[in-house]
Amino acid sequence: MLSITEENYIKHILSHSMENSMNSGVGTNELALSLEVKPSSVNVMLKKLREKGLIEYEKYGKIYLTDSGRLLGLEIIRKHRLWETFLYEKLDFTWDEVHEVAEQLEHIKSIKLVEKLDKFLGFPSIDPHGDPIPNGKLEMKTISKMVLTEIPVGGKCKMVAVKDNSAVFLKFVQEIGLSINNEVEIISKLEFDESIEIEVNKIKSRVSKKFAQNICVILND
Amino acid sequence: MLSITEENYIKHILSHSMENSMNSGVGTNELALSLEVKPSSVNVMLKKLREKGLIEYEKYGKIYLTDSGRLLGLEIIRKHRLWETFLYEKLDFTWDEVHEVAEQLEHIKSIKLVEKLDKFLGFPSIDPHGDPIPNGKLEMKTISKMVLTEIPVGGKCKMVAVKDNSAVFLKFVQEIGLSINNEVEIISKLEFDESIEIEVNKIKSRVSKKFAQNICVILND
DNA sequence: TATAAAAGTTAGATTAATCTAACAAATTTA
DNA sequence: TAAATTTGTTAGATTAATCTAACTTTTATA
Repeated sequence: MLSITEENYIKHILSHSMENSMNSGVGTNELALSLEVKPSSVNVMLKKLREKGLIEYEKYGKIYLTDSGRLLGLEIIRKHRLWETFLYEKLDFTWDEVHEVAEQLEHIKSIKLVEKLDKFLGFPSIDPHGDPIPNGKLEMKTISKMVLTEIPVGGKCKMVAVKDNSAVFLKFVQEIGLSINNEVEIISKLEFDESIEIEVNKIKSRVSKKFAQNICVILND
Repeated sequence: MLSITEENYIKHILSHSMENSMNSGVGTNELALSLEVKPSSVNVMLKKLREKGLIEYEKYGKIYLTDSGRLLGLEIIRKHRLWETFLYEKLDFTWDEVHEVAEQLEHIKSIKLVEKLDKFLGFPSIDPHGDPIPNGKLEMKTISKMVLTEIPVGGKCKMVAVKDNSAVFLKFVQEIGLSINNEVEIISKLEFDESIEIEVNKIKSRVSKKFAQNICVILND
């Protein structure tokens, strides 16, 4: 059984490996920075995690998760994202509030709890930030989360999350008929102000660059 | 901000004070026993909690919570019982599974979370064990939880929980029309085998002593 | 390629929470 | 009330996770 601290180290090592697509390993300083501890503390912990068979590295070399380390990390990410979904969908937390609480909830130890929570939420595959949720077998879609500005003209995508929770923003989202899981097509882009014309439910609207940057989408398959 | 360990000490001190109705304080050994640590460890922690103004005691004397200590304890009990209710009602955990998980969930730090969870559950006042849940102002009904065998003939009560989760037990509970929040009246008791005749929704049934001991009720006001 | 900068490591100290072992005070009981 | 038992305390050690400070290795650059 891992301590909360150990789980956080594993989670951060996994996060780094998921960011660098050609997994080149993570370094001590880099880890220390994201964990907000000193490199010397990381060093001590790395020895323990290697001892437990969760990571691999050579002295002065990059750090990699072993298979069992990666599975443990995925389990933590699964819990984190399921709890975020719960907070957002069931308890009406806003997009920006869920992370902090999920950071705590992800460490609750109960296999039954995770499975029952997953079922209660209807086996969601994307969290409120638009990130994929590993399923019960720890398989995870490799969707690329994007914002609306990144979709080319003619592209079709699905809205998965918002990045802003201000009333004025959400009111306009509603006004143009946008909501989670809606199909969005990019009709045209205006070079002058980088505004974008989109179509949602057969209705065309023009939105600003700033607005579009706050809409998270995934490209249609 | 209290550590999880400190919270557990406060919770146990409060539990002891709620058991002894004329609050006579709790002792070091007694606390050590319920916390499953050695008395010397308790001693060290007591000094810290006194320093923080959460408890009062004299050397070799009994331990009492201060007002702020009691409020913190009630907040923890509130969280514990709300989470138990969530697990039981929303995630279909059984009566006997909820406690262990709630022991972890009760330490999640987020005021917003507790209030939103409370609302989501419909502001429940009794948990799945039949114990009262402190409300948002940390006021708690002093209901006396009983089992069905403790109600005298002619008495009316309300079912609040079950103590057994076996399929055979629950099937019979259902068969005689019993469910949470049902009114139950004690019609008669048979001295011979201590069986009890009850009436639920105008329907009379006879139940065994063993059965009745597994039905938690509260007396009607 | 020599040197400076960055990255990684080690040793030793600190803090929170625990333990064991020895001791002291309070309470029970003979 | 004196002895035995229970209860509570203290001192010193241990473990996990952190820190600072000094040091070494690797990498970048002049």
